[in-house]
Amino acid sequence: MAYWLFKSEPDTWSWDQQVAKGAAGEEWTGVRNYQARNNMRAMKLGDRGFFYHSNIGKEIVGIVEVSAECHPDSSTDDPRWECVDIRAVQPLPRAITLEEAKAEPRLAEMALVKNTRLSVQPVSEAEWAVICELAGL
DNA sequence: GCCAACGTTGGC
DNA sequence: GCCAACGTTGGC
Repeated sequence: MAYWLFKSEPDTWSWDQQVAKGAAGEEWTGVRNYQARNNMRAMKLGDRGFFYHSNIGKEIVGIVEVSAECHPDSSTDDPRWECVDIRAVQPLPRAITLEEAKAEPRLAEMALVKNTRLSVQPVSEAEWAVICELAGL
């Protein structure tokens, strides 16, 4: 299983809205960046991801899982853009802020820290474990 | 609200 | 195919 990180501005789509969708999950629409799209293409059903609030909060707030593999993005007619569906699994007992991630040497190579603008990122197994540990899971 | 980083577009 | 101009993202 692979691990990922999904960024969203809570003004646009928040963790609470994601949770409200329940087990049905929701399309992760609106990605217009090839790197991010390619990451979604690589996702498999059941892969896990962190849900990150950008701009407001700037923290990892929960865990999601891929509930449908990559398919055309229904928010556009442009065939270049595809997306997966994700559903909320559980909130983190303690949110991990960007500040904390930056201060943690074991996360120095994380895309969240090094490539701030990428909206859908891969997370290594080691990074996943460190964040779970910090979050109290 | 500013601006740095970075991706995309389009002229040549 | 290069690169300048431009637009967008996201931290601060």
